[in-house]
Amino acid sequence: MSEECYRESSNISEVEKAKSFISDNHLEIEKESEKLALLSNSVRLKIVLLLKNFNKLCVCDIGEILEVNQSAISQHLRKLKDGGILNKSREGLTIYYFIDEVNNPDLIGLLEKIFLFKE
Amino acid sequence: MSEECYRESSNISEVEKAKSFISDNHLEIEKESEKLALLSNSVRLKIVLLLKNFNKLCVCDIGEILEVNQSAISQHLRKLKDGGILNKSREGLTIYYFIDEVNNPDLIGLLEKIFLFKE
DNA sequence: TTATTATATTAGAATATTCTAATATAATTA
DNA sequence: TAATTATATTAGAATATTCTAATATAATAA
Repeated sequence: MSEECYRESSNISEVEKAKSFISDNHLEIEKESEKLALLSNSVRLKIVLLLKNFNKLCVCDIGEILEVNQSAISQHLRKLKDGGILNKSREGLTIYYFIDEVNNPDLIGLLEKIFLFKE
Repeated sequence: MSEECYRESSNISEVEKAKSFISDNHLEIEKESEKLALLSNSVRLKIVLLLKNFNKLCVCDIGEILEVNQSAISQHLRKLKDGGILNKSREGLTIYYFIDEVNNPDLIGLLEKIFLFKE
């Protein structure tokens, strides 16, 4: 599996340091890549940005805003909730989703770092 | 395709504002979701983090550090380069990849916002 | 209870991603 | 020139993602 560089210019101690860096941080990197994967789908990213701007929205409104059907929206919301990004609350028949800011203290700042919107 | 909420609680003017927000920013959101997708693969995320910490690395060293074979590494590097995140330079047989900071002025800051590493 | 409305779940088709294995290219050295 | 080394490309298998269509659940109202 692993490769080796035979050329003399390969800086062995740097490579060793890099290996340590990766093994020390492997778990955190895996975890963050999963969060990024949640945001890398444009429908899900739009949902999160909507909830950042509009606080909370119901499934039906989100579907209407994004012109995505109910089942697809529901499945995306489930992924975001399972991934710890969103939470939900019920009011009668209506389910509102919102950003779980307690679980994601840096998410809003991150989104503001990524996007410089016309608002 | 689009859904409609018939319940009276649906805040119509808010939904209209949200639609405007999405249509105004649709292109930027799509573009950013593609960049996030590049970072959402853990091998690619590790490559970018390595290059953030070690400035530039050759294909072979990256493969050895991450224990991923040469073809797979090469394909990931290509995606990162095609996506504008990395650039490369040749020195003899060796190709060095590095973060294209000119094209990505906020990337380093973004990564520092995402990760709080043991370094 | 039955009907209605909002949301969730499921199966499976369509599509996209990632890896492996083989081969190609390109620079260097003998 | 031929051999070597580093990297790139390609095809296709394995896997993952996303959507659609159908159905299920759950709260409410008639």
